[in-house]
Amino acid sequence: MGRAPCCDKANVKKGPWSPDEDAKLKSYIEHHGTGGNWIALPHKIGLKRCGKSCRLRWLNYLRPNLKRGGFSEEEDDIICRLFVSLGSRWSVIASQLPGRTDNDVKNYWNTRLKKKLLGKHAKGAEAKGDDNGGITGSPQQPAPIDHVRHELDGRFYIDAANHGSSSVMPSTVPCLVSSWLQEDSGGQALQCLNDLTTELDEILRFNSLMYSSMSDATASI
DNA sequence: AAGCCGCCCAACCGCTCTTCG
DNA sequence: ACGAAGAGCGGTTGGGCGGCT
Repeated sequence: MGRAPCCDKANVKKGPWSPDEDAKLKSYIEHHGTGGNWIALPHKIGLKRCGKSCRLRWLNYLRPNLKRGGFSEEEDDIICRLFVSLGSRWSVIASQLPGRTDNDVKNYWNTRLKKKLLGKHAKGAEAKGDDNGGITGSPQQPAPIDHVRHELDGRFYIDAANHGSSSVMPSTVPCLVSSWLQEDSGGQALQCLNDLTTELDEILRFNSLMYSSMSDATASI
């Protein structure tokens, strides 16, 4: 049984916020604060919105001192560097950019920065005669690695379930791989693992190239 | 002029983490 | 120690808009 929903979905309005709703929310929070309880907030104001929706609207749009408009080169650089070291920890990355929200940063990364960097990497790879360009496979040839990963995921999942755990500790992975290899009669598992190793190498190589691309870009500013 | 397509971004969804009784 | 409720977060979706054919 899943947890109870945070609000009565049947009686909650969804979709874009009206100027009237914005005004009510903004005015209330400016005068009374959030009260530390977003769930109760919409009822106090008389808004037919989910508390989570109010929180998001305030944080991403109504909050004072928010920066609108394009990101600067300096912000690009900060996002890239933090993404390389932290991964998709958007809230942490956004905290280093005054006036920007995690949603802003996430959207900006997904829609522009990622393409910008991948384009730079693809160009670099092309210049070096690397026709692969991406992380794995090619458009014409779907990566066979998918079914391999599925196989591995399935086995890890089953093992986790058997041990009553929701995840597999890294230390158990070698044991699982070892037992799988023992069951492997046709050499398929071995081939799959070789493929996975190759893919991991490619990912590491890609990360390294991406970081050097960003360093070049930073140096040229 | 109209239809199509891709991009952008606001908002939602579902999950994990934290707090509190 | 445990479970419920709220807060926070990251991934994903869908509608609006502009450019292209």
